[in-house]
Amino acid sequence: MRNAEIADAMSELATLYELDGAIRYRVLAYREAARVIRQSPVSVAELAQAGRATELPGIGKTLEEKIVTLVETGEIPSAAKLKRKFPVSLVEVTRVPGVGAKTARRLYDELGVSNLDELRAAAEAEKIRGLKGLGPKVEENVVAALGKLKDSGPAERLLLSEVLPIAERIAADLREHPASDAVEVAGSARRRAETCHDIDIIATASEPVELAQALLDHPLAAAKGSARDSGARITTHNGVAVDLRIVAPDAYGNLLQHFTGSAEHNIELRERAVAMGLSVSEHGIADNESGEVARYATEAEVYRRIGLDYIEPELREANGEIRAAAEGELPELVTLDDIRGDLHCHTTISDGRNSLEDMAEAARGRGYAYLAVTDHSASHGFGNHVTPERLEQRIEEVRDLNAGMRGFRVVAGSEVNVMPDGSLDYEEDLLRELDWVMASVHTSFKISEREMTERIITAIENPLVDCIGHLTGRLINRREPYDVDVERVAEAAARTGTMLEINGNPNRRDLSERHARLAAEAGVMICVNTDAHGTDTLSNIVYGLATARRAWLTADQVANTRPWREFARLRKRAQAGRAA
DNA sequence: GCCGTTTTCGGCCCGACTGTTTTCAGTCG
Repeated sequence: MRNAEIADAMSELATLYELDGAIRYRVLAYREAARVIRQSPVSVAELAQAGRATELPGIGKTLEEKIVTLVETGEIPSAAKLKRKFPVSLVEVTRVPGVGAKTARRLYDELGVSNLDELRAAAEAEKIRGLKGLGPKVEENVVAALGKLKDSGPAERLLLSEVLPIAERIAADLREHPASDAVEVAGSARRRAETCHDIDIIATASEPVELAQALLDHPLAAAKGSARDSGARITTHNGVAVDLRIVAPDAYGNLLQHFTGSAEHNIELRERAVAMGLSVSEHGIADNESGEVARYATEAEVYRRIGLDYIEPELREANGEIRAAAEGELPELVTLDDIRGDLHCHTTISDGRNSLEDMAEAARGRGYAYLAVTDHSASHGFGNHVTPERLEQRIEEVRDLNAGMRGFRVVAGSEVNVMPDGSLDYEEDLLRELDWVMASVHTSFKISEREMTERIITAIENPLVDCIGHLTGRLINRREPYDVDVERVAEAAARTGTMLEINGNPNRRDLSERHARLAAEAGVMICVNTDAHGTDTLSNIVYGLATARRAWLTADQVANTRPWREFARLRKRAQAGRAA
């Protein structure tokens, strides 16, 4: 059973307990457990069956037993019991914005509302106002919320690449404004999460209302509120909400820290502060004994007051960063400046939009020392594949191009298909002529986890495969990852010296941050690439790096932070050559 | 239900907003 399924069951059980009126903290314990299980890079089912799930923070004896029962029988007895007490569809009702468990339970007990349709009917028939403490406004909000839910489904989060450029442009424009002092993007965009639902911008200003007005007047603003000295809110033409919060300079650090989140990181931070007799909020840090409130202009001071090293925004996900910061053990994260080359891109001979020369020139213009061109192999099947003859020719073209260049190298490579049996679709002799071979799965996604894992491990064990591309095939918001045992793959990659890619296409981010961290900890060398199909998308390296940093990776763990000579020696083909 | 540089029992993040209320519960981020 997958972590996501176990997490869903725990999350449902939390709401069932909440509907049943259980104490708040039990509900919170189940919610926190669901989060930890969802984020775990290793199989929690296996962990629980081995009696080791209690090693995860927030999982105790009780929850471990429930996980084991769930995995072995397919259900949790306490959940089944609650489902006999009231309909499980009430869980849906609690998801309607403005309706929580308390309200949902009362609607069921007093009006017999047990699902979303009955909720709508009750609101439209004006029956809800008959309940003590609830009025016509609640009915109005319920109808509006249900309408919205129906129109667009659950609010979809936007890709970072759809949000970050807008956030950075608005922040840059606000920085230019004479009334502004400091301006910073906060929230999930600053943490470089895979998806974001809105944009938070934090600022200090000499004339707050003027700066707020500048946001309202911004060319990207479609809908706007009013300018207050505390900030303003707009919605852009493509539907992204932008919140600007303006604060006095002496509390800028407190506000920026608070609105950068994540919520879970802030909770852990405040729990630690409570143990120190401190109370942390966006307004400052209060000393509970003296009642004094300290405000800080920088985030570093906020963290220092709680006895922590500064924590990079990408790490603020309640994944152990608080403990590491307390012990001075935070990693020094890989940066864009560390990257020396890109090992995965396409040109016009397969499905790219630019020539070999243009791609090389663009990579050089980015300050790289090398670029591997890796067009699709013979059986790609989406048209534009590269025949063995064409690849031979390409190797010559690369050789000629390199002859005329100094300080930069084009690497002759290929992105070779991994066939269902794990074999590759070029002959070995041809692969041997290349300097770099990426192997990726592009077909037959829907095979069993065991078959997919065997298929990829077979490719990993091939001495001519240097790196595996976009390991799980997921497309964020569009396609689930295919079934593959990433722990086993990482173990095989570490054993054979095969690299694993973080694909920086913002739709992919694959390896995910969880998997990248797991792989690096298993000793796998990670390669951060763009999979660019044109000169314009070589800049997607920032999204690959975002994932690398969220995976806690240092420059040392990323292969392409090295100059070419060193990188070349890390390739499996070079290591095999040396061994022989 | 979890957990321990105040604790194996008694705590458990903080504040804003909303709608319904004369003082607050519920919900949300």
